[in-house]
Amino acid sequence: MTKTRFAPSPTGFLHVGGLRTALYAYLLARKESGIFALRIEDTDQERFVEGGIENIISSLKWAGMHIDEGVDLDENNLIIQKGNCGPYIQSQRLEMYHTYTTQLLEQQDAYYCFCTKDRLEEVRNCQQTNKLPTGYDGRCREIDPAEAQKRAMAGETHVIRMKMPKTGFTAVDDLVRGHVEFKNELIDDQVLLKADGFPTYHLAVVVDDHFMEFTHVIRGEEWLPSTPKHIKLYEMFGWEKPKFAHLSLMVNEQKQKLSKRHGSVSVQDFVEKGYVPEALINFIAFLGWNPGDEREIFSLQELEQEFDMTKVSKAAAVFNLEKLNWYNKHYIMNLSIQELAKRCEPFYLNSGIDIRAHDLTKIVALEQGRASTLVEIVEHTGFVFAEHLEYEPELLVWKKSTAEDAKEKLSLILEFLKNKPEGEWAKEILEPTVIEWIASKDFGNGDILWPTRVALSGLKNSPGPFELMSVLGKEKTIRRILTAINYI
RNA sequence: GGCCUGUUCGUCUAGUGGCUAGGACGCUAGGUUCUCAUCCUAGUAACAGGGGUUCGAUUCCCCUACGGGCUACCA
Repeated sequence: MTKTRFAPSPTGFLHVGGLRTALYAYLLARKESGIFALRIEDTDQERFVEGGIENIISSLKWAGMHIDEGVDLDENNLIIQKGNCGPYIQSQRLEMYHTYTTQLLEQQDAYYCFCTKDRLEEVRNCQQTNKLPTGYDGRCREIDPAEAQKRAMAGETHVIRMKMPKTGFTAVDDLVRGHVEFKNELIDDQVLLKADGFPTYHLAVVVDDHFMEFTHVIRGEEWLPSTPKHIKLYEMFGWEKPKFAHLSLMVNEQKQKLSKRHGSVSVQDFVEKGYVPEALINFIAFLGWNPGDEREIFSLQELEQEFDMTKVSKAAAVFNLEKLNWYNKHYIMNLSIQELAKRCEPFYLNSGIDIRAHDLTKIVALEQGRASTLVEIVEHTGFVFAEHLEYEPELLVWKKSTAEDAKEKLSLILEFLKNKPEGEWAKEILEPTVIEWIASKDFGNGDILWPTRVALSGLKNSPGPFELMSVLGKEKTIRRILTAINYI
């Protein structure tokens, strides 16, 4: 059975690149009715960020991904672990890593290394100045194993390195990149166990992926060069290796790796800017994958049905905000107004607007189809809540019309609206009635509608006057038109 | 420097040994319209370059150029 995992380090908030890696792993599992798991790789003690694990999980949940196994959050947002292959947090699996480095040591597939960081740096500098390939020079590789063990037991600071063969090739058969070969002699004797007793990524992934029974390892392209080391480890242990898929990176407009220096990168950033998960998921899924036909709109459920790892493209994709905005507007447009109101509510509260006395569904409907983000909806509907609007007098005058004319037209519509019963105060009734009235007076629509709309919104661009009347109600509509007249 | 890797409109991409190289976003123009947005119509624009192989290459091979990744007791 297919079993995939997302295995981030909790060194910060979940990055959109990480979200895509997680998404592809998730989709592959779902497509094949398999299991998707979350493992936390916290072997670097120095880079641990408080709250990182919680953020990763809540971001995945926001996106709609369900974690079948591994690390998750309970209803109180506390970290829990579920499944039979745990623990799923690497810092809780140290014994296991020690057991398997010992095995490697016994097999002579690994060795103690007592070189200091200073010496290592010296070696590297020397290699660089001589334009030689960099890497460990193998000095401790030749120490007698019994002797080395004695020194280690005596407390001498050491790491454990894997013993890479000096000849031959190691091939990676990658689901997206195909067959890639590496010359063994150029592969470093990777440190497996650090001086602090923690494993490096390379040892920990292999041990964990094996014992957690993953069938596929889906990760970023940056891991491709170290994959031969992992493959060699599988061979040394005699374990069956999983299938690999290395995803290309996501880059910015300058074709550089997405980074905090150039705008939003964390999922959290996009949540806060008012992007809906449907849009972010659809957009990100299509950065490097498409169904092979001309469909562009896919829900998570549809992606689960159609996703195909072999169709993932090899080239890096530019993260293009314009297209994301288009997706976001599209998905906002297709939400029910009840759902849209629900999603906008926290943004209203966050901006300090008191929504208690208002029907949010009618208000957000004004901007549905206009705004690209939930934040824009809130920003663009602020005028509805205002007690008093300020007007720019010239804005109230339509095109080549005059101030006198605008004043006159506003007075006329004011009188007309005053006579409309409150029970008929709805767009569906107001619109045909007013349009008919305008025609009977031989005015142009704009003569009346432009100043009226500006009087109701105070804005150059806004939803139409009838929608505004309907949302504001008769009393507020009358009051605003009256105020506007006095501004001219 | 070494190793690995990528390259179709500005962007995301489809595509195949023979097509007017398709779609989407963006942009431009027109229509609808009181504004904005929507919607409709049209337009814009690409096979990185050079060699081969071939009757024929965007497609297969080689080289070059330009990107990107890795080269830690970080992941």
